[in-house]
Amino acid sequence: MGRSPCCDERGLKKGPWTPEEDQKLINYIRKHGHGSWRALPKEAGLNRCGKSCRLRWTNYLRPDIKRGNFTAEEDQTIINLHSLLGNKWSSIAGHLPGRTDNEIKNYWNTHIRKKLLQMGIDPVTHRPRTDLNVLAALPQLLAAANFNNLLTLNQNIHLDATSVAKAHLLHSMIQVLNNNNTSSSSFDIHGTNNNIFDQSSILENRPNISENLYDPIQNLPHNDHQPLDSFFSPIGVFSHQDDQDMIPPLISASSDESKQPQMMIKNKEVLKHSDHTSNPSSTSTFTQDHQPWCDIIDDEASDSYWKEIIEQTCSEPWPFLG
DNA sequence: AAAGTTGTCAACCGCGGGGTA
DNA sequence: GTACCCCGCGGTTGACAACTT
Repeated sequence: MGRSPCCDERGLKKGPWTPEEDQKLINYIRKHGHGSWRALPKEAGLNRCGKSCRLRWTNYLRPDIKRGNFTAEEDQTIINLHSLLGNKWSSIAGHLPGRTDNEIKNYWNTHIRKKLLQMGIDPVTHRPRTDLNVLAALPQLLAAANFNNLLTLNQNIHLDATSVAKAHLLHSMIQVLNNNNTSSSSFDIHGTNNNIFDQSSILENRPNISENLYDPIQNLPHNDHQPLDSFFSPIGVFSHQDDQDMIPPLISASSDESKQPQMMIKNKEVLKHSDHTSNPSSTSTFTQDHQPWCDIIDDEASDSYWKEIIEQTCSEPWPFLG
């Protein structure tokens, strides 16, 4: 496999672009398109390598680039996609119109990564951190788990399935952590049994859950009568009887989105094309087409914690589907 | 006010995939 | 099948800004 020699050539300018260079590049691409990036700088009268030109165009000069802060929705999309795709920034960028891979990568490293760490979530694996540092930082973890921004359910916000699943999982994690403050029977902070969402582990801890003084997720009063094993079912976990203050169900009770907060399950096509507006039906719910979580996972998804969970839940029969 | 520290982000670097002769 | 070329990706760097001491 040969290497491009273009960047080895001497005398080519590096570093920040000047407005004049930008203008030359814009003018040339407007007239001729970029064509061969390698040939472009010479033809456009730029003393740069093609690589540099391509980067400048795709990351900065392209007319369809969206400027400004990331919205909460974009944040969530990035986190969701990263949990499925890992550091596939270009793939993630493909689902965020107007955002570049470089921008998303920078944003992840400077903002989201820190947020997740503060929440006690490993930004690489998307697993809860179970090391001693996290336990030491438990107060911050609990505070961070106050998902007011994420789970203000009475507002007109469409939460996607992954967000809610994560919220529940974090909720569970904190419960386990709390329990282990009083009983260290089943939680191994040294990592030999570091899957703290292991059902048996949760169930072992269950008798103490109702004694927890702190429920980290506001608006989510813990229903101690709810079977915890249902926590791991994409159906059962959200099937509270009193749903007024609960996380919205995965199954919409009505197809009319405007009537209530509703879990919007993004299917593969939606993730691929983001065609929300022109084709509302492409955003499906379980009731509409029984789209299992497994199908949400794109082929390009890496093996992530969430993927494991989703696959596990999909491997089991869903009672409501019959 | 100055020095030091931390945060941000544009740009670079090197690698690997894919196309082609 | 191999070598070469181009392109795009992900990781990293470094300049500048903002903040803290």
